[in-house]
Amino acid sequence: MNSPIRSIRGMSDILPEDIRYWRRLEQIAEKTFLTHGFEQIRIPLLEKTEVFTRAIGSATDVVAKEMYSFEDRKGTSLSLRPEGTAGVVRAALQNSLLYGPVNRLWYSGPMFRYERPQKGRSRQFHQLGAELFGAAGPDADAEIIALGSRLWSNLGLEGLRLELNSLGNADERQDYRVRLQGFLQAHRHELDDETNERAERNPLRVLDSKNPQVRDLLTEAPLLRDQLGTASRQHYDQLKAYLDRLGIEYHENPRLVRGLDYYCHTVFEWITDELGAQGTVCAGGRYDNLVELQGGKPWPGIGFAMGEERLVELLRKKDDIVPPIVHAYLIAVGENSTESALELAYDLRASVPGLQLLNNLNGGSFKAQFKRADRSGAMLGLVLGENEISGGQVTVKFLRQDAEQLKLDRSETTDWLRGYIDSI
RNA sequence: UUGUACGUAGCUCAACGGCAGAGCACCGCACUGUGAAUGCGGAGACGUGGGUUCAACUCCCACCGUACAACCCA
Repeated sequence: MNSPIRSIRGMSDILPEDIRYWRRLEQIAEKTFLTHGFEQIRIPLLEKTEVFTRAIGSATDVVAKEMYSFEDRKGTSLSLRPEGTAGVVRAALQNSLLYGPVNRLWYSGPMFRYERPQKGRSRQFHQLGAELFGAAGPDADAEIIALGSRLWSNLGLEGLRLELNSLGNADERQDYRVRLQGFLQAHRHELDDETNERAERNPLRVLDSKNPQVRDLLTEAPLLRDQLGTASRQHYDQLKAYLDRLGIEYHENPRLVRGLDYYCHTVFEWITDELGAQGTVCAGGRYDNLVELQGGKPWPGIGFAMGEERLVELLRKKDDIVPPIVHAYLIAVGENSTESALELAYDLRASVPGLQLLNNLNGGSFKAQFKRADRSGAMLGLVLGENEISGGQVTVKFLRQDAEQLKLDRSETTDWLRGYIDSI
C-alpha cells in the first residue's frame, strides 16, 4: 500500500474548525478598508524574480535565502512572492494607477518564504495589506496607522502595542549606516561572528538583535534619530502630534528597523505579547523610493502588511465566535425512504431560507441515525419512516429541548421550519 | 542553516530489555420506529533504516517528520 503523502513542510491546511476565524478577519478587514477608501487589487502569486530583488534588496535574507525561485521553460527566473508590496507597485506602474490623485489599494493572499517553521511562522502564510500612493506628508502616515488602529477595534482586539520609528530619507539612512558600521567595527572583538557578519551585510538589522550582549553594547551606539535632518525630524514630529490628537498610543523605538530595504522615514509595528516569539502582527512603513526602484518616476507610498495566521490566533484565543448551528438532521428508514428523503431535503433547502439541514447518508437503523443526528449537533431530528411516507407527513423530534415530538403534514413543514428558525 | 524536545490505534496518553494497555471517537448488540445514561462485544498502533542483544516499542546511530527557539521576519 502507498503511504499517504503529506503536505509540504510549513504549508499547512486551514481546516473547517478555523475557517470562521479567517472569515471574520477577512470580512471585517475588507469592510474596514472599504470605509477608508481602499480598493482591492489582486495580483499574481508569481512574478519575475527581479520584481523582488529590486524592491526588497538583494542583500536581505528574504531575497537571498528565503525565496522560492525557479526558471520557467524559457529560462526566465520567477519567484513566488515573499511579500505583497513589490508586486502591487509593479502592478500599479504597469496599469497606470500612479501619478494622479491619492490612490489606496488593499490586497490579501498567500506569501511564500523558505524558512524553518515555528509558532506564527510558516512557509506559506497569508497577509492582508494596504498601500497608499501619492501622499508624502505625515498626514498619510497617520491615516495608515489610524486604519490599523481602527481595524483592531473592529476586530475586538486589545493590547496591541504600536512601535514607531523614523529611518529618515535615503541619504540620512546611508550616512547613519556608515556611522553605525564604524561603531560596530570598532567593537567587533566584543561581538559574535554572526553579528559581525551582519554588521557587514546589513548593519541596521543589528539594532534589533535579541542577543543581550549586543543589546548592551548598542546602548552606546549612535542613534539614527540624531542623524535626521530638519525635514525628516519635522515629518516624524508632526506624525506623532497627529497620533496624539487621535489618541493612538505609540512607543518610540529608536532601534526599530524593518527588514526590507525599501523603507524610509516612518516605520512601525503592531506587536502582541500573546503569541510567543513571533509577536509582530502588522508591520509597515513609508517607501518613497520604491516606485523609482521599480522603474517609475519617483512617487511616494506608505503601507503595511498583517500576518493573518497571527491575527487568527488572537481571534481564536478570544474564542467568541460560535460555530454555525445545524438546524435539522433528516432521518429516513424503510422502503423508498431514500428517494423521499432526498426529495424532501432538496425542497426544504430551496423553500426555507438559511436552513442548515443534514440528511442521513449510508443508511442505518433508526437508532444509528438518531445517534448520528445527536452527534451532528442538530437541533431537530426530522423523521421520514414508512408511516410518514405513506401518510405524507414528517415527524419532528426536538433533540436539544424537552418537548413532545410533532407530526406535521408535509405541506405545513416548510412554514413550520421557517417559524422555527426565526424563533431561535 | 543551527539548537532542543518529541514520534505507540482516527484522537489523547500509558507501559516496559521478555505477551503492547486504557480513555475518547467509530461500528454493532441489549432495545428488530427514537439520540445523549448504562452494560456487553467488534475493528484499529510501536515513523523509516541500521546496530547492540538470546531477546528492542524500550538502549545506540542515521534518516524522515512534528513542535518550539535562534537566525530572519508578517
